Amino acid sequence: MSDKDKKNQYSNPPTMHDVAHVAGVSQMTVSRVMRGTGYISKDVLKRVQDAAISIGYVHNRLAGGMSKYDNPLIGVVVPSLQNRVFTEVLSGISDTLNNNNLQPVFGVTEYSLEREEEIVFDLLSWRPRGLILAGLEHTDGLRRIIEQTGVKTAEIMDVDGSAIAASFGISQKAAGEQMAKYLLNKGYKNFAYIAWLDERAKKRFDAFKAYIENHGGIISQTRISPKMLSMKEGRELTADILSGSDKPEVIYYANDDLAAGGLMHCITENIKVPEDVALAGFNGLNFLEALPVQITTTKTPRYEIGVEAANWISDKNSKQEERRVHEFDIELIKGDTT
Amino acid sequence: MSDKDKKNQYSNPPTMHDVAHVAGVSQMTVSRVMRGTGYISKDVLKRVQDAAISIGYVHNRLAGGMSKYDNPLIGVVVPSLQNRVFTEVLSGISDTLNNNNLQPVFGVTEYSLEREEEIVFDLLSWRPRGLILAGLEHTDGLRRIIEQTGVKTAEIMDVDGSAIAASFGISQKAAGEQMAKYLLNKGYKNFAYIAWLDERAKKRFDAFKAYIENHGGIISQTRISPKMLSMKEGRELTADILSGSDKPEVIYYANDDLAAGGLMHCITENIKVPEDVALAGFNGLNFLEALPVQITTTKTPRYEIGVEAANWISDKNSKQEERRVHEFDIELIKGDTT
DNA sequence: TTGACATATGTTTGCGCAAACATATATTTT
DNA sequence: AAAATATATGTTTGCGCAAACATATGTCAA
Repeated sequence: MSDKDKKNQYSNPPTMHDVAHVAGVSQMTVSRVMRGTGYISKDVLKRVQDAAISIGYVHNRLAGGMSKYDNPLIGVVVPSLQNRVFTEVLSGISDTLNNNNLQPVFGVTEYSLEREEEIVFDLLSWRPRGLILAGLEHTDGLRRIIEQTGVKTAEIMDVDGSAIAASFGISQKAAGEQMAKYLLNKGYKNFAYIAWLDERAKKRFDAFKAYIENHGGIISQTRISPKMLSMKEGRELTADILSGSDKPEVIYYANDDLAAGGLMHCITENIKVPEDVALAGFNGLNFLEALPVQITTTKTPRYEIGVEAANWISDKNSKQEERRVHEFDIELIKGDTT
Repeated sequence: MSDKDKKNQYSNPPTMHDVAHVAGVSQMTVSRVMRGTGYISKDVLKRVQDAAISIGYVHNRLAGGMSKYDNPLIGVVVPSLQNRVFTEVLSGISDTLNNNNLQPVFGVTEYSLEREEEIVFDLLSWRPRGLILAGLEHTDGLRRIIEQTGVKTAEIMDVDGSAIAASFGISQKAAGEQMAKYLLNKGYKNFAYIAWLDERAKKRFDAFKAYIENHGGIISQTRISPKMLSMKEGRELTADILSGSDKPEVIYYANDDLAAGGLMHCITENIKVPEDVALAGFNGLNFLEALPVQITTTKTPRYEIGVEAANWISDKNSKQEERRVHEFDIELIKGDTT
């Protein structure tokens, strides 16, 4: 009897029942083998595995997971896949969930809180065991859904604010103040700021600005865009700022891409850094190491944040109600550009 | 009666039945409202929606999707989230699937074909409507599973080889030859090559090398690493190559990050590009625009590849059996570095 | 005014699995 | 040798939904 004939005796697609029939055991025993739970003898284990392969059976989690709200899915919602910060966190999440036999289901919001609510609602229809969201800002509707369903939720990137349950991130406020303090200590007084403002950059800048202005400095120029900016715009906006008459002593950028763009402008135009203008970024991305000069920046543990959040979600003992705040350390990298 | 009391009358979590009871309709009508199918009067529509919100009902796709192999999940498997090439493709996929009301479920292989097989097997347990894989190289086991389950599969990035069903990508072979031809025409004869070799870079380099050597050029040095390399290593390996006595006229890099690292070395060391050494990359990533000089490279339509693959998967009329090859155009960007 | 068709809703049914429980045999302890 | 425990398997049951089909009522044309 050919393989094809053999297959046709059974349901299409084949079910555990079919596997059980071939292996000469009960459907429940097949279920145990598929999930690796309970007691199974070596002999039966092999027979079931062989039977499954021979008829091309693939485990169907939709069926069993039905109604139980504890299947191995984790909803992960991030603002963007174009921003390396999020893809690094995602890497940490993906690696960790894999180690815990959980499966991420992704959504991308493009930085819209309304979109986030829609996506989460949609993801919840898969009855995920947990949810990982970016930031602490969400719509009221989203908060309500999470409360109503009781789905275990981790918020990442940011700890300045009120979390739904557990939060994993850095204090954006502290990061902004730390950089302000460092730059003031270096003797700089006249600052410019270039950014594209997501929620976290906003918190960082507010703290930065407040500290600067409370300690005798001024922010004489800003270039703030509502839409996402990258290295290219960092270069252009730096050129713009430096072409004016009131030249700042330092430019603080909302991220390293912008700062690197600024550095490229200075290299191209033979502007001395930090003598003519100093530069500071944020994130501490790896590619900075490859640049001709080391940019001053704040290093954030992005991969680790993803790992810890995913571990918390995976841990059956961690409770939604504990509302733990996991604040990660940041490190100010004193580079050559300040 | 408080909201809480009202909720407690019903199942926990609430079901369509509960919603139906509150709205005074049948469970099937609620199902129609949730999925937006069939005929529903304005009045009933509103009553059902209100009822759902009032008792905190969230649609459960696990239940209905059971056994039907046509639920709105798409499995997406990529080698890495650290490589911008894949995150850009992913962006295209994510955006497009969203537009088609499909939900991506992700897996990351870390460039291991065995891991890919495991991940796909795992993803299939969610009975996805389709699968998007990177590359044309897969284990025999994976090919067999795909054939057995008949799951609609798109392969992306690469079209040089034998696809399972539909493939979406560029000809790596053509890209390698095109660059070889261009550089030979510029008069260069002595080449170096720096790479970390994934399947696609390998095909590209084989074609590049064959063309060079068949047309009077030589590849005098190579630096090929089995593990992933970034800008930093691009800089270091370039320094290494240029520190030797047999200096190549051009360095061809497997990607733009490596090439940009090479450029950074040249800028730092005041090496004239392209007079002392010419550089060429691959991908045409956006950040190249921000560099002090434009690097010669091959521009690939990454986002579009993601969009088209996702559209094909979403299209109910597209058939697995057609085995269409969707080859995308590449463009050689003649920069300042050659 | 009849029939054809669009619109709107309800009833029955079974999908494939895993929890809960039952049972049976082997192994160890007392 | 009896009791306790570990190991190994089977039986029954129901999860929540959507397909298939049935049944109304409204609307329009002939």
